[in-house]
Amino acid sequence: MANIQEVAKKAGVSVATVSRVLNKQAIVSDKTKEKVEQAIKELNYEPSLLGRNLRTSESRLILVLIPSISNPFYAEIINGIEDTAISQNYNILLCDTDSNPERESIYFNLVKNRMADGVISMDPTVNKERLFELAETYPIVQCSEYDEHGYIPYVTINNEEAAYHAVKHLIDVGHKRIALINSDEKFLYARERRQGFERALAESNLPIEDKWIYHTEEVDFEDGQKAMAHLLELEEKPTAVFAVSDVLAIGALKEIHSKGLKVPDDLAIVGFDKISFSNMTYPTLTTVSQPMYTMGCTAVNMLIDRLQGKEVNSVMLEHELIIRESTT
Amino acid sequence: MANIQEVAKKAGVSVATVSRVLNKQAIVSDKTKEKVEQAIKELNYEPSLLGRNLRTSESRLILVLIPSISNPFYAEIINGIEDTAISQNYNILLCDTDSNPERESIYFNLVKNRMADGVISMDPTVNKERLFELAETYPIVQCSEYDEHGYIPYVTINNEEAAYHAVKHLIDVGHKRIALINSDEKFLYARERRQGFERALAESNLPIEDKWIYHTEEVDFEDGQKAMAHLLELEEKPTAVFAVSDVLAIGALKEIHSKGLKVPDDLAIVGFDKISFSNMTYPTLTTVSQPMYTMGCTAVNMLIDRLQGKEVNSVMLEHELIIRESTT
DNA sequence: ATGAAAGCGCTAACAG
DNA sequence: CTGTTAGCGCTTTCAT
Repeated sequence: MANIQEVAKKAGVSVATVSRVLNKQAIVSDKTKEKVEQAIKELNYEPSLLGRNLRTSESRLILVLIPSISNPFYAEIINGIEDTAISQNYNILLCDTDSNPERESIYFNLVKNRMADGVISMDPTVNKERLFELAETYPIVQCSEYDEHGYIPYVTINNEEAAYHAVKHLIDVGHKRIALINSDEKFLYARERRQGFERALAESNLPIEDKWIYHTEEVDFEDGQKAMAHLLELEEKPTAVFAVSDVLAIGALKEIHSKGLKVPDDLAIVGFDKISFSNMTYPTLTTVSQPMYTMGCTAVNMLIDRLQGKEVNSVMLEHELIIRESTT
Repeated sequence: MANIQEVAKKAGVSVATVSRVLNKQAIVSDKTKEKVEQAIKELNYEPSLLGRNLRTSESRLILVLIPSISNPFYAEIINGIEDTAISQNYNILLCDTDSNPERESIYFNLVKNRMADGVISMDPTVNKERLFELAETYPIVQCSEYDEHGYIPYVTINNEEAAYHAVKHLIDVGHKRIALINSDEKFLYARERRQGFERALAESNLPIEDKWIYHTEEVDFEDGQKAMAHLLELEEKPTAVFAVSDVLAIGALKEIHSKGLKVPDDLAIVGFDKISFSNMTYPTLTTVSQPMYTMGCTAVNMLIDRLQGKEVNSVMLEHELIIRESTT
């Protein structure tokens, strides 16, 4: 556990010189550089980032906020975040809030306490007020979920359009009675996807029936099951379902099967997110793919730009409808 | 962004006193405490952990190593880790190595550079040599996967026994031709589960046939599909399959379906891990449940004990066979 | 090209 | 009970 002083002493130079070869920017003569490197090797020296970070007053840590690590939707985004962060010498502090304000508060404090330089929030359940407050002082980027009226830059997709495409596809293959399994409309993405759903219906002169719109409490498999169970009890049943997340769609699929019905013959279904499991269901799930990896990369790049004081603009990425067995 | 000095000045006390009220251990008179708290509030002061950590030479960060964040098996363990870490004022640096030695190397350096106080490794693909080397200097705990000959403490389950139970169950419901979809036997858990598999077979005087043992390259859905495709091409087909992970089992299930076969009538299948998906497949998957949350908690507690210089002993937790539709 | 010295923000002896 | 002071390990002027 040698420190920079011991290295300097052993190499017969000053600590400043050691620091210089460590950071390879300032000019050091080849001879001294060699001496220093020799000393570093002999002492097995590893510079302490604690010291460096205090001095430069940065932590080089990015706080990444997600509502639940169990939700596979976030996995691929995080891959993108991690790759990009590492390439820029940052690391990530992955925090799942479990939609728990207390936890969120702990994580926000990490930023205030300078243990993180900025935050990427992917948590739709985040306390908006507190996030905005934090954003006044610290760089924040929102990823996937965002706030339409806020000034926090974000990277997302066009949810309205994506939902429109999904529902349009159901209409195109002949469905007229289409249900929506939505999550709580306190989430912007839920409101936007509903709008897309309604636009597609309206465009084809199909009625928008309240009874075919179900709002779940959470976004777990069980919520999808419950939603579908409800829809299947209706007098006039839908022939197709658009669920705003694959997890919900998969729960719905499960429920359909356990009622002895067949997909897509009795009921077609389309999900959202293209999580890897959506290709393992029987039948495979038609879904909307988001460029998750790219979203993660973009979010990090935006945040680092902000960290460097640059202006950044919000970004909207392309989505893609993946047609699989559950609708055809 | 006030610092401790400004607070001290405003409160008319020394920085030491401010530090004392911050850490609420030393005795400070109520009057001065109030003054300090007032100053803190007025200045909106938040203590910098960078300064504190440098001084106490700890980062209060725990490095958590997983091979892939997309593998749902780790999600619940991480929940346990996070809850326990937070309750002890630690935070976690979640790092997925992607089984990439270069990344691993970056993460190991985080420890050497004092950005993390210790590591919990759940990565079976980790470079053992380098892990052992690191363990000579820094506290490390292994979770789930471990090394039988190493001196690194671990928390895990009895894999041999768990596999034995799973296979015994298949035998009990009448199967005689049982295949094993195993991952690479460079992993200890894979070797142990194979032993359990063989013990169950031997005990019932069933032959252990090489042709019914398949080793996958990775542990993704696709590997399970490939494995099953292979087994279904055999002249003499098995009537049951034990897969050493739910992800593999779900891939196998998919393949069975797409060949037009039925589970469990044509082929029974049991997985391992009890990931949440395993209850959403059709039919639902019989599997072995590990106490994942508890494993995470235990790992953190062990690590913190080590961080405090205490001796810790490895722990083996209980597993449970969850019988569902895929075998009955 | 290199060194001396200041200081990032905090904690912890030590003194009083 | 409180203040003074010395660092933790590093980077970065400012001289030389």
